[in-house]
Amino acid sequence: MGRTPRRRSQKERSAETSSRLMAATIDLLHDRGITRATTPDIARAAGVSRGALTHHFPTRETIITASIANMLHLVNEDMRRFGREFAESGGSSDEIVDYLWKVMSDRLFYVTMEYLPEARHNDEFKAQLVPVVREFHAGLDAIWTELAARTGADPEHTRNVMNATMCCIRGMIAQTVLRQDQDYYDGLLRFWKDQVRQQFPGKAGEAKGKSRKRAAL
Amino acid sequence: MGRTPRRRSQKERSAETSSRLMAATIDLLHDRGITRATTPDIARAAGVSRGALTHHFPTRETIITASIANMLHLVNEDMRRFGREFAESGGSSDEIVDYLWKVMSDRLFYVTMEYLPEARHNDEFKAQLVPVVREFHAGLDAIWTELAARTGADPEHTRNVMNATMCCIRGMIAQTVLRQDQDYYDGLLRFWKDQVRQQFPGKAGEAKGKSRKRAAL
DNA sequence: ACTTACAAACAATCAAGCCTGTTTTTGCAA
DNA sequence: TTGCAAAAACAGGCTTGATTGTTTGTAAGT
Repeated sequence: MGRTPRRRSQKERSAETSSRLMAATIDLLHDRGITRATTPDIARAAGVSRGALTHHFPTRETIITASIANMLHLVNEDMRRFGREFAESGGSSDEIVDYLWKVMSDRLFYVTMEYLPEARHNDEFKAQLVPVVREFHAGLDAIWTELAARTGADPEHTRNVMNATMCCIRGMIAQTVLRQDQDYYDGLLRFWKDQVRQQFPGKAGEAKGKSRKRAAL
Repeated sequence: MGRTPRRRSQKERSAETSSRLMAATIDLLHDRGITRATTPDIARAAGVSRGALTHHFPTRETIITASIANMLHLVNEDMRRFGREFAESGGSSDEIVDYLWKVMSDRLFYVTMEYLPEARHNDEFKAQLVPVVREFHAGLDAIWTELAARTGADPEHTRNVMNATMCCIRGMIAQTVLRQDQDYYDGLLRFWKDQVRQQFPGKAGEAKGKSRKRAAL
């Protein structure tokens, strides 16, 4: 009621509308797809005028690449947080796989699938994203390197396991589009965790809850 | 010169132009992406008028789904051929993985990545494709089931290996969009084949050329 | 005063679907 | 076999609608 938000600085106003626009862009990318995410739609979803959008992002491509980069930065932050906690708590390989599945299937890779085709055919678009994607992979690498160091596993072998894991997760999520079958994905992820676990001896390799148990449910 | 192709039957004419249009559609989907594959472009690439296109395919969505279904049918045929040859020759798991990588990375999954976003947001579009995709997976299943029967491996375990393999390949190809690094993919595929080989004892599991050798090249 | 943030109307482009002709093939009857 | 009408294959123009980038105008902050 008595709310009178007088005098926000321009920097604040700008940052907030930009954030809202980028969030709305990701929402639309995920919910309606990149081809249906028009600039009027984005502005409407963000609750601002299209004029405001064009002020902050001169072209459609600009707001899309900025939104994706922003999303990846946020994911990177969360991943580094997980990396620290994982290193401190000395978690198992299962936890890594579960975490990555959660991160990737919670919009990240669905949004990625929306823009990958554009990246494949638009070099400038792609060039905007390659650096942040690299940053993402650096964060990944840190987590698995920690696991390798702790378990004494071969670093190169660990990297292969990491990359195969990421590829499996990508492929699974891609498959969800045309095949909806939760049991299938649960089972496959469980299988994969079993495989990964065998690569890391000792504590990091032994699962606490034993993922097989879930099969009995 | 003296070529006078008089009186092709209507069925022939229709079949040929349809084929050319569908082939051109897949070409454009792969080369320029689904958003850039406009009906004028498709007609031009096929060497027919736009009127001919609309005659055979009333809407853009129609020609795209038909083209994809057609592509999948062709792939299915080749896969069944491979399956027969594989069963007769008693090949190794390496051969399966190599074959699947070849099939998927030779346009199939790149084209798939083009239309997956549309399938995710357009139920009718998706409904047109689910049956042929199922057919594709049935062909896959036949190959691996044969391998399992021959090696005496557990069928369910084999199915997990198959699905993980397909997911891994999908994920790798998706990654190629933003990361071009042939050595990386060669190495990862080699790693994967090593892993799969260990799941199948005996002849089917032992590679002839030993994929490690390629690492020395 | 001057710059930045925002609003909204405007113009140009372009693709999809439709519709109207034209040519080729086919089925049928004289 | 030939003549002819109907149907299918093909060609191309037209209309509508939507979207993008631009531009002009206004309010808020520096």
